[in-house]
Amino acid sequence: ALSKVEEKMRRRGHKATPQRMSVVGALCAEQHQSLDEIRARCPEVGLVTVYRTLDLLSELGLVRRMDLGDDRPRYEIAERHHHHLICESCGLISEFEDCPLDQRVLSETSPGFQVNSHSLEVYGQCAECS
Amino acid sequence: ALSKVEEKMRRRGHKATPQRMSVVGALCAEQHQSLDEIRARCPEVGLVTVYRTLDLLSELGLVRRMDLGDDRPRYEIAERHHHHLICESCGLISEFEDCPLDQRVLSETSPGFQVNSHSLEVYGQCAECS
DNA sequence: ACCCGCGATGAAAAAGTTTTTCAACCACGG
DNA sequence: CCGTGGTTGAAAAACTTTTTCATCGCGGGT
Repeated sequence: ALSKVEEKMRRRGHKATPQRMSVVGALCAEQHQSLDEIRARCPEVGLVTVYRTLDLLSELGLVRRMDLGDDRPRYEIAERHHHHLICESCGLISEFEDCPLDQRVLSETSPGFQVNSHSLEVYGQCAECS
Repeated sequence: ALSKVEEKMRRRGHKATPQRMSVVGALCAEQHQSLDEIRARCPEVGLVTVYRTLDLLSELGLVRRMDLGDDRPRYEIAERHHHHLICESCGLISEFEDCPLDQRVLSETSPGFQVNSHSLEVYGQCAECS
């Protein structure tokens, strides 16, 4: 996914600097990371640059920012469409890709609204905690 | 809903102070408000108390905090189960109550995970903007 | 109806997060 | 290889949220 991101940046006139590529690398290592987790994976990149890179990637539609119930925002590469299971006891976040939503049904639910995307988070207890 | 909230607070040993009731009143005026919007509706209540009241109401399960794509968190009374349509052009937020998710299907999608609740946000263009 | 205790409040300060500023840098096209 | 405009990082500013602490007042007990 790394070179794919690089290509998309260049195409839009942004430079593929080592710092930006480091941040992308950090994001590829794991999904839904907090800012601190991302920073820990690329300590050589300055705080400001991490923020700016995340902003840039968001604009390009390559990164999603989320609020998963806990305090801080989390970021992840927007590759496959998927959703999150959040354990309210231990905070474990897992994913599932079988989207239970039909785009057609969704469009019918909201007349006059043109649906682009959606986000779904499921809260409860993970196998360990329940 | 106001007296309902009051009752629930008392039952758990919290005081139903005028300030808290003002915040609840502000929340009842409109859904998914930002902190500033809430504060504008109860200017007599101190900033700190607004924060603490929102925390308390969240603990009691009476208020939901959300990230609807824009920067700042939004709060709303958790009464009816509903979801949001967010216009990516003008920022308009509307609601719909026909939940397109079947609890049974949802549980089957996530084996081993005990589902308590879920949140669904739909992004796109509102009728005005599209 | 009056006290009293303890939770609640508010101002200020601290802590934490994100953005802006600006001089120096360097990726990349020519 | 040079020049330039986008990029970087440190510091500072702006903003958000939490903590502290002295004071206040709600509400149960008498």
